[in-house]
Amino acid sequence: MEYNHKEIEKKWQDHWFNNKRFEAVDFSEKPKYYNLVEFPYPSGEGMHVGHIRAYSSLEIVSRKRRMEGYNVLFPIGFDAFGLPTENYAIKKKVHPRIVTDKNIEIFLNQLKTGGYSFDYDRVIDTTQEDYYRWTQWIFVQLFKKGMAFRDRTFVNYCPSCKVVLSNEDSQGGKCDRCDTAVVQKEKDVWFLRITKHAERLLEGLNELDTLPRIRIEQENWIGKSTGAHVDFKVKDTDEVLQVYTTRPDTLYGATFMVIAPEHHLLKRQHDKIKNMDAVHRYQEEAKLKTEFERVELAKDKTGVKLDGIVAINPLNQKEIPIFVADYVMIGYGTGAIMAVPAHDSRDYEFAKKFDCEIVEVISGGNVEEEAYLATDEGILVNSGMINGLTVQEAKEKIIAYLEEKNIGTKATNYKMKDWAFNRQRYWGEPIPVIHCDVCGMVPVPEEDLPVVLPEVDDFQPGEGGESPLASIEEFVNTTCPVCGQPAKRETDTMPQWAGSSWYFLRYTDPRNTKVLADYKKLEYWMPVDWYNGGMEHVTRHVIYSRFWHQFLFDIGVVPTAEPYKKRTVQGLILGPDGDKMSKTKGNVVNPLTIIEEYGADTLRVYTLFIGDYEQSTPWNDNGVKGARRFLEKLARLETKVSDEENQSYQTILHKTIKMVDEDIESLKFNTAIAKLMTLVNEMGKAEHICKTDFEIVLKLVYPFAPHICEELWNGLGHTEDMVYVSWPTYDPAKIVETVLEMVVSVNGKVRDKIQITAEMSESEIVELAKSSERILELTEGKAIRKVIVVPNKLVNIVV
RNA sequence: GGCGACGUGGCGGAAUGGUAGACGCGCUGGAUUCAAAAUCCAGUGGCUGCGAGGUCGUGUGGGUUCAAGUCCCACCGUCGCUACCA
Repeated sequence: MEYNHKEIEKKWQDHWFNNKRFEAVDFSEKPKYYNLVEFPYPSGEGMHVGHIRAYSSLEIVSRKRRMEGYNVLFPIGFDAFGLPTENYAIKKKVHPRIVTDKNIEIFLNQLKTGGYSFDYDRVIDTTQEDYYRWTQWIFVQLFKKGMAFRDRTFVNYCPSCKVVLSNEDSQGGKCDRCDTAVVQKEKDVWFLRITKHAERLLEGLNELDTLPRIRIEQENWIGKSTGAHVDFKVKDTDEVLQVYTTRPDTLYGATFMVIAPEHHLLKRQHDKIKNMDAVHRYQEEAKLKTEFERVELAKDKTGVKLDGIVAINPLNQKEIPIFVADYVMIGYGTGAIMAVPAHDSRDYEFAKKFDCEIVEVISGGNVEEEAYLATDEGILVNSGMINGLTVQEAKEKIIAYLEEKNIGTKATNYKMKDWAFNRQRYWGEPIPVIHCDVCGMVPVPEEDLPVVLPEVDDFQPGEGGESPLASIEEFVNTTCPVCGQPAKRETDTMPQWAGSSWYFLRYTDPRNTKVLADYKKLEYWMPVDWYNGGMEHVTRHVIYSRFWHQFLFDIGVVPTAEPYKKRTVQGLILGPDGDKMSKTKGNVVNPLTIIEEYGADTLRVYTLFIGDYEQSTPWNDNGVKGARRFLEKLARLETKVSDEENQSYQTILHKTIKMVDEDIESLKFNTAIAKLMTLVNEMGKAEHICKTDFEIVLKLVYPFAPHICEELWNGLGHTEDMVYVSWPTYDPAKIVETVLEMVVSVNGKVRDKIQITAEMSESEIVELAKSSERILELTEGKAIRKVIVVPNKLVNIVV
C-alpha cells in the first residue's frame, strides 16, 4: 500500500463524521463511560500542539473503550467568553459574536482534521444564549441561597485591562492576561461564598482518583489550619481585638500586637489614637503599594505604633503595644495577630526593627540570635501554667483554659477566600440582578432569563472600571420584577470561570430548553469517569467547578455529590529550544503543518511518543520522522499477510497486547508505542504474517493512528469500520516463555547467563548456575556463603 | 521563605529493589543505486585489551541491602505551584 496520508485521512474522516460513528447514545444498554477534556478557548490562533497532546490521551482511551463495548461520551465545546476576543473586537471593530463563531468553526475543522472522535453533535459554546441562560440560572440559585453577595472591599485591579481581578487571576501581583502590576482599589463587587464549602471541597478529594501532587496542590490552595481565636482586651475601652493563631501555646510570649492597615479598630478607636495622622499616612502608603511591592519588597518591615491605646495579654495581664503594619493581611484570619517575636521570624524581624520585647517561651533555640521555630520538640518556659509541657500539651491546655474563661476558642481557618465573581467588561454573562430602590437587589425572574447582552457600538470598558454595559441606557433601565418601580440592572458580567464551572453537565443534554440538563440523563452519564486537563487548572477551575457541583447537588439539580471520578494532567510540550512555546519567542510548532506534511496519525503518535505524558518535554522535528516511519513499516506488513498460521512471533504478540492495554490505562503512551514499534519490527522479520494476527496489530495501533488502520483493515476485506470492533485480549498461555535466560551474578556483578526451561526447579537452576565455567573460575577456592534466586531473573552467588 | 516534582548516552526518553540505557532521533560502516533520496543489514556510554574479557558509569557525598537509577539522610542544581497565611 502506498501511504498517501492526505487521501486516506480525508476518506476516513468523511466516513466517520458523516455517519456519526462517535455518537454517544443516551440510555444505551451498554455500560457508559464519560471522558472529559478541558474545552478550549477559541482563539484566533486556532489549534496548538498543546491541544493535540491534551486531547490525545482520552481520545486513545475513548477509542479503546468503544472497542471494549462501552457507550462512550467524549464531548467537546468552547469556553468562548473572555478578554482576547473582546480585545480583538475592540481593535478590529468586529463584534465578538462574529469573531467567536468564526474561530469556533475553524477550530472544529482542525479537530476533525486531527481525527478526534468527539461527538460533534454535542458541541456547546458558553457564549450562546441557550447556554449562558443556565449559567445565569445557577447564579440566581446561588443568590437566592445567600451564596452570592455583594461587598465593598479592596480588590485587585488591573489598570491596563481596567478590570477587577480575583486573587487567582492576579497571582504574584501581576495581571494574568497582560502582566501589568495590579493595584488595590476599593469597590463594590460580587462574591461567591465558596469558603462555606471549604471543608467539603477538602473531604471530596478523598473520593477523587488522582496523583498525590494534584491532591496536595488543591489541599494547599484550600489551606486549612487549626489553632485558636484569642480575644485581647484593649485597655480602657470595650474593644476586643480578636486574633487567629496556630500557636496558642506561645501566648505568654506575645509581647505586642499587629493589625492590618485596613483593620476596623482604627476607625472605631479613632478618637483615642493620638497619632492618627501618621496612621492615615501609613494607610495611604499601603493602599498605593502594588501587590508586588508589598510582597517582593517586603524584606524591610514597616509599621506605625498606635499611640494612646494598648492591649492586655489575657494570660499574664501585661500591657502590650499595638502596631499597624502591612505584613498583616486583612483578608486572612481576623486581620490582626498576636506577635510572638521569639518564635516567629516575621514578628522577630519586626521586633528588632521597632525595639519590642522578645520573650522566649520555648526552650531549645537562641532567641538572642534568631526566632526559634520549634513545632514539636521543645519545652515551654516563662509560661506560667504551661511551664514544662510539650508544645502539643501546651496547645491543648491553653485552648481549654481560653474556652473556660470565655476569652477564646479552638478555631479552624482556611487560606481560600470567597470567590470574587465579576468583570467589568462586555464579553461575559451579565449578572442577572436588578437594583431597586425599594426592594433592594432582586434576582431576574427565571422565566426572563437569559439577560441577553445588548448590541453595542463600543466595547471599550469605562475609565473608572465600569462595565461598557453601564453606559447603555436601554439595558440599564428596567423595572423591578417585584414592585414594578423603575430600577436598574446590574452591569457587571461574570468572570470566565463561570461558564466552565458546569459545562460537563450540559454535554449530557446540550439542547435542553427546560432545565440545564435532564435529571435522568445526568443520572445516566454522571459522574465524569475520567477528566484530563492542565496542571494550571487543578487549583482554580477544578475547585470552582466542584463547588458549583456541590451546590447544585444540594438543591437537587444533579445526582452526584462530586462531578469527577478521576483526574489526570498532561505535561506541556515545550518549544524545540526547551522553553515554553510562545509567539514572542518564536518557538511555536504549528500542528497543521505537521498534519499537512506527515498526516494526523503521525502527529498523534509523535505527541504521545515524545515522552512521559505527565511530564513536560521539548518538541523535536526529527522525532516526527520516526513516528511516520513506524506507520510506514506497519503498512508494509500488509504485503506479508497470508492465511497460514505463524508461531514465530506469538509470544511477543500476546505480551504486547497485555502491555499496551496496561500502558494505555496508566497514561504510559510513550512506552505503549515503543512496544508496538518493537512488535512491528519483529513481525517485519517474519516470512509471512497470519491475517488474524495482523488484525490484532491493527486493533492495537488503531486508537493511536486510526486512519491508516482503517485503511489497512479495509484492505483486508472488511466492510465494517473499526470503531466498534472488539479490543484484543491476550492468551495467558502464550506469554509464558518456554526457554528463557537467567543472569548469574557473583557478589552482585553479572558474570554469566544460563538458559533454563520453565520446568526446571530452583535447585536445578542453582546447580546449573554454579557449574558454569565462568562462575567456577570466580568461585574456585572460595566458600559460597549465600545464593539468592529471583525466579526467571537471576541467580546471585555471594562468596 | 513554604509545598511539590525532577536530575540517566550526542538528543527525547526506558527500567514491579534484580542484566542500566527499551523505543525513537542522530551518527558510523555496509547493501541497493549511474548517483541520491527512500529502504534494508550491522554497530553506537567512557576507559582498557588483538581477543574472550576487564573496569568505571544514572547531579554530589554518605547509609540500608546478597543486590540501589530505584529506598533513607545531607547537599547542589533545574522546573512547577504558592507566598509576610499568623
